[in-house]
Amino acid sequence: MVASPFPAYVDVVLPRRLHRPFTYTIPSELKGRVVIGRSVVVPFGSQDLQGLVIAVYHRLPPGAPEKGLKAIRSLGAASPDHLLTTDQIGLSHWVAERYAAPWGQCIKLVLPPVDREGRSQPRYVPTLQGLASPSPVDALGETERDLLARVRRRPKGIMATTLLKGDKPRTTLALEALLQKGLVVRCDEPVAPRTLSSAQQQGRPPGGALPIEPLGMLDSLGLPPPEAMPWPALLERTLAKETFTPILVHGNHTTTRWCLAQAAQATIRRGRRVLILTGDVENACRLAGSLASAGERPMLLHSGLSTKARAAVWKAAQDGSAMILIGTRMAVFAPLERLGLVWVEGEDDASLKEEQVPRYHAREVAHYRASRERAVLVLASNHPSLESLLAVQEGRMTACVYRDPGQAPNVQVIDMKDYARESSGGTVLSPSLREGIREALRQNALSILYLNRKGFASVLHCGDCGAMPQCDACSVALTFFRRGNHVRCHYCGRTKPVPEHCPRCQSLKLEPVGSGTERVEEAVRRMFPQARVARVDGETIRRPVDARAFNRLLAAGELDVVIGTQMLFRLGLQGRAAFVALPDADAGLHVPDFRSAERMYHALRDAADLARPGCAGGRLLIQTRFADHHAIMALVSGDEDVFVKQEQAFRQMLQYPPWTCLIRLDVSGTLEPLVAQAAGRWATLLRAQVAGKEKVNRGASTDASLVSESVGQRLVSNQVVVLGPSPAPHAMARGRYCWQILVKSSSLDAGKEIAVRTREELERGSRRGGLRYDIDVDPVSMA
DNA sequence: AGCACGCCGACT
DNA sequence: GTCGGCGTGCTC
Repeated sequence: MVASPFPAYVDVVLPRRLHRPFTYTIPSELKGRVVIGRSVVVPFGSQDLQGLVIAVYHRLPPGAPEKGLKAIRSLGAASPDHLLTTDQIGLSHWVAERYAAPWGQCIKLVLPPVDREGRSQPRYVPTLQGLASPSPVDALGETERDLLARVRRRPKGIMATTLLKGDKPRTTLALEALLQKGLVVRCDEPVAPRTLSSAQQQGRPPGGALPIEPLGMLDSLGLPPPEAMPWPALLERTLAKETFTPILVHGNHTTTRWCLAQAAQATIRRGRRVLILTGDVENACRLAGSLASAGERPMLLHSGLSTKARAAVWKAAQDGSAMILIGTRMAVFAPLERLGLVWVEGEDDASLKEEQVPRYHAREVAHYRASRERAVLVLASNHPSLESLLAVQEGRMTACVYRDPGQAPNVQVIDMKDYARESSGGTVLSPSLREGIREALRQNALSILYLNRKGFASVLHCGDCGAMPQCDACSVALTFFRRGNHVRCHYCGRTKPVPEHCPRCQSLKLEPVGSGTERVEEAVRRMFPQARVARVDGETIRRPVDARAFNRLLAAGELDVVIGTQMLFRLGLQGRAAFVALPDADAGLHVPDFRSAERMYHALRDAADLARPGCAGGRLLIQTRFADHHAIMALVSGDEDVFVKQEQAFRQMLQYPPWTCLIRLDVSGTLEPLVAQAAGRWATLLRAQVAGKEKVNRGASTDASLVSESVGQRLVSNQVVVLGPSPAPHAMARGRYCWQILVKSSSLDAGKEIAVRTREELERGSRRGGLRYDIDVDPVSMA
């Protein structure tokens, strides 16, 4: 027998939650056209799916069934002419391995953005009229009533195929009648994605491409910041080496932006391309603007763009017409070739971590990509993560510290233990804080009050029994919005009118607890009726348009006091305020997350950056009940090491990252006892595996103390510690109960391997109650 | 993941 | 009896 010149079998990875590829035969009409990287349509169960060829064989590959192999149906329709490169396949595989995610889900990351394969079957949803409980006057037929009842039970709608099962002619007729009577309406839109961000995205302009606006003269790109003088020389030396070089650039926004422009231009001069990643869209746009005003033509890629716009950018990256690509975490997978520089701006930003299933961290992916492509990797931040600082200490990365102590404002700490909380529970504005605003007003200068809270969480509680109204679905406290007189669930986004009485004792004394921007705004307005006050948070700045409107107002000098949240840092207000205050610097310090202190320090630094330099009269005032906290001490002394040393000591002592690898295991489902039980079972399995491993180690090692469980619990090589299970901090999300387990291990692979193996075992078991087992490698938020 | 098959309760 | 819900197994 003469061997065919063409392979006969392929392994295909499918976009499903499956952990292994499937084998198909190549039909004769496709022989020679099916190669690695080709997207193909294959029959899978009862449907046809588009998958990716990751291996080709002349003979039946081992492990594949000998009988019943199906043939490839056709070449992939999305891009029949284009192949994924082996680099892209390798990248997706690396993500799958690194983050214990199904490979099929990771393929999507490197595929050009395509419209979700026409999933939008028409659905039928009840109208308001249809929802009104007593049926309208005109009598409905039996079938009609029936259909309506079914549709009403499903607010998200029922698909036609489901709805019209059975007696098709009769139900179709009834459905027509309901449509005519306006009780049911056909909906062709795809079901809204159930993510938190979907609410924000709706507000974005259609086609969302933001015009890149050069920033003009107010941007000091031309003038090198004196502290960054060594940068150009170091850059040239590094780029000349043409090898992977990781560098940490530690400096404020202005400085890193200048360094970035230098680096981007130098890279392009060498004929190589630049990939820039950042945590949020606003910052991406701002960086694009600043590069545009430096004469470059950067392209933007982020989730705010339409699929079409994203595909266009993807194509531009592919065909080489884009030299600079700036984007949010998804951009790290863009098919830029001849990459010379990968720049991660704000490398400590938590939003670089994807919280959906391929739970990758764009900084880590960037590191992998840069190393594969012999590019320079720059991690830039005004307050680098402990992970990066440790990498520097261990010599895995070069640090460029470009900080100018002269930029810091004068810092004043107010110890709030000296002030009683107001009876209403509102935040105290200390006399010094009031005086700060007053003084700024006198100078006709800007004041900023930063509230270290997401949303500006203001929560209702009962004055009599202390109970809090919670979200029925998510069992988290509802956030109170005075302006709209409504409450909203932080997790699922559902909004309700303010409840009138306490859910537990029916008391009418529901009142806000803690402080929020709106309360502070109220207090400031009351105290300074003549001041022009603006509020900046996720509610007031929903779209880029709002940000621009705000900036115009500010530029025109129309604002005296700005009160806001995290959003403040996205608006480019750095160095603008004469007076910056944190009325409640401690908020967020007590969230159950080992990184809360680090986040507090970052927030303090960012807040300090909003103020003008001390020499220009800039002031920062911190109200706190923890005046001796290392984050605050570090800021006051201007010595970052005060914070870093102590925080490192804590992490080391408690064996947290970056001294140990952390993996969070989530168990969720609709039946609480089953979830708890499953979590317990997982923990037991894990512990059994760990014990087995230790036994092996003990046998192999002559040093018995290697596995001693002494109080200090130092993790020695290959040791794994299992914590939990416990109900997740949010207990319930989206109608599902959640429990979690933490796995700490000295080496990532040790913990991950055990987690993956045990999960496989559990997934073979019952799925009753919708049980799901999730692995989050390097979780970035524990709440 | 998504789909089909198969087993149970509720309505006609 | 059937309809339709959910639990379970399987997909080359």
